Amino acid sequence: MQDQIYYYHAEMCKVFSHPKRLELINILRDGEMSVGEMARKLGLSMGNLSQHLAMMRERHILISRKEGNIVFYRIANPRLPEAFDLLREILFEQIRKDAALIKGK
Amino acid sequence: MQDQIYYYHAEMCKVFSHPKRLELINILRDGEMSVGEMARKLGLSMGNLSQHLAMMRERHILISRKEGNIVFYRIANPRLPEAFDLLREILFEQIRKDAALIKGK
DNA sequence: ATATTAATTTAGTATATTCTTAATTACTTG
DNA sequence: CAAGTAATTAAGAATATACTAAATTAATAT
Repeated sequence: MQDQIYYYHAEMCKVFSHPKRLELINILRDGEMSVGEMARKLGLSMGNLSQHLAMMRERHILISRKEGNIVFYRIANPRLPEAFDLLREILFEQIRKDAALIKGK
Repeated sequence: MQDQIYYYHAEMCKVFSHPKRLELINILRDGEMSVGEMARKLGLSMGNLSQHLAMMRERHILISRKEGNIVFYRIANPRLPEAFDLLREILFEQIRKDAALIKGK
């Protein structure tokens, strides 16, 4: 049971474990966007992007909405960008520490 | 350059994308622990655990300290458990939402 | 020195992710 | 309904992760 939670927790975190998916979250921070526009901004093919979107949708990280021919995606949970930022801060702190070490500080 | 940051951000997040590594972070929350004790608690072989520890050490998520024959590991950044908790909260919110949907709420 | 214990590393295999290309679906418009 | 556009899906190949078992390193104790 506790194992189940770790499993789903890990599944969700896989969303963050690819550079383009992180960039995607960052791009959707201010609101929804169509698949076509995301593909242009990220420099990905429609097919490849669609696969990333599908795995993020399956994990309920993104929500899609169809308007005519066009599909818009948005971030499901407004706290997700918080998590993105916190993780990035931890990364920066670590980089700063390493830099200080190299300078012999 | 911006791409580099997304790359390292993703590399760091890979630490969170395995159930046993999440459990490991949780176990180290209250302080350091020897490899042997972690292996027992997690139900992993020494070899396998050592591989997980190595990848977490390389990403500067964990720090090791050797005392005689025994190696102790601890979390490098005290804010890491914060990130762990925030991600888990987001997961729980999502599960609650899904449950409500199923109940026809 | 030899044996023992704790941990890491290596090599090989199995499994999972990712990407590319092509086919398919859904919708719109002439 | 035929053609075009937006997006998804599928199949296959390439790459990356993870696990197992065995070899190796480092320290301790006999």
